[in-house]
Amino acid sequence: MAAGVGIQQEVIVRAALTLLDEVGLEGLTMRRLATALKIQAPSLYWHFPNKQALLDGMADAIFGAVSLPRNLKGKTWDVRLKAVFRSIRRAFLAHRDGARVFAGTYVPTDNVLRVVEAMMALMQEAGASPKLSSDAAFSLVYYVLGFTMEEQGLDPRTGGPLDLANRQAEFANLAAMKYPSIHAALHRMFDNDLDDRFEAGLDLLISGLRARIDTRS
Amino acid sequence: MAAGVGIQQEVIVRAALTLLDEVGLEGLTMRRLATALKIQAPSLYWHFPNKQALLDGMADAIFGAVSLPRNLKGKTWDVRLKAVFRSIRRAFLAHRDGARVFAGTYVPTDNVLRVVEAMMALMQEAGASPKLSSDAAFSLVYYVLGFTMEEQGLDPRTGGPLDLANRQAEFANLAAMKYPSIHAALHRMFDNDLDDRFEAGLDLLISGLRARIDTRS
DNA sequence: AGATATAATCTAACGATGTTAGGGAGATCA
DNA sequence: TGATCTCCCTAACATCGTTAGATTATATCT
Repeated sequence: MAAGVGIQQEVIVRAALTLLDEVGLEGLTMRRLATALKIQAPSLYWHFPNKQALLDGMADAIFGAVSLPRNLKGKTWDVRLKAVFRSIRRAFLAHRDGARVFAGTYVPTDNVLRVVEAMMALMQEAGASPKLSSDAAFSLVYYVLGFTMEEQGLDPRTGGPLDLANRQAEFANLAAMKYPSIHAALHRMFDNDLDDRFEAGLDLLISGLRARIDTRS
Repeated sequence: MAAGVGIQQEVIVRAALTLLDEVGLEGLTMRRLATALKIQAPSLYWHFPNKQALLDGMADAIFGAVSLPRNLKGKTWDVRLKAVFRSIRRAFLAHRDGARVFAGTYVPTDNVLRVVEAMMALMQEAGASPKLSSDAAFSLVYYVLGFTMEEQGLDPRTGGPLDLANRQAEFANLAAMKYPSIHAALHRMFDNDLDDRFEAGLDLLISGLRARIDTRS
């Protein structure tokens, strides 16, 4: 009985993710989703108690795409840990507003637990205490969530890279005077190589973890 | 003229923040805010072009409460930097859903720039390159945002600490079998001493920054 | 003082949203 | 056959952000 209902829900969630890619999170309405399914909106409430439950299902599906690397057995813990978070970012980026959908719904499903278990195991095997591994896991998750949310949130408000260039230029003059330290780093702050920036922040966090492990905390 | 209109907007923003504390972000509606101001809802649109602009103003006001410590001149850069982020967290926590309000509106106002300049200056004076200071600033901001958002988001969905205790108990059995590494850290993951947890994550991030500075990156 | 412009509010309504109430067609099982 | 369950329907409600356009108060100018 539990397996029977899940199959239908999966179809709806899949359609919702497809619709999400087309219209974004703001455009994802129950009526539109129903139309995509050739159905009337209230019928969705037979399958889900409310929209949040549907979003929870979508978040779980998004996170289900996180793949845990199995071909890195010989590598050190830090490169394996980085691979996990790269995979999380990729899963978020796989759908429009994916990070925001996931962030809006903190329900620890099996998919989430599976990934969290993997990262915690890596850290503890590397010598981190359970407490340290917990703190590091939260920090890392906040990082990848915040990073990808901002990464995906650039287009909607601004009008693309053009507007960003404008804002950067008009900003540079101002910053040069009042905000010298920002001005010095402006180039990096507007760097469009998001892969590189993500990697850099990830390295930073893991450097911290490594330092804490080494000090036998 | 620019100063004249700001005064009225400030009254509205202040009322909006008061209302926010009472009803939360979901309850913050234009009609309710108007009622609190003994006004009709459409009148608000003379002062703000739309609700988002009002939220932007609220976010700016929230961040305006961030105080930069001046009495730490003799201290090392890391304790001064930590003080900045503690102050940011406190500013978010000062209003219900404060972090979520701020996260939903990325407009770099003077208040934001002032604080970002302060943290970047501290890092660069400590020896961080502009690029490193940029990456670290993003990581740290994502951290404090993610942390406080989750901190403030605990009550609404769950029914308080009781429900949390239930979920923890029902979770422990499951975790013991399938998720041993999570199980080992369960106590810390559900630790209610959020001040301590925030401090630990902050230490972790700054340890990473310190390590990167020392390696002359 | 009287006319005029500007600032600030009002009433009325529109379109859209999530959601509920209540009913009905079709399959399944007794 | 009759009953039950699954899944969808129509109709509607309350609420939301927002717009159009009229109306009042306040200050300014002649």
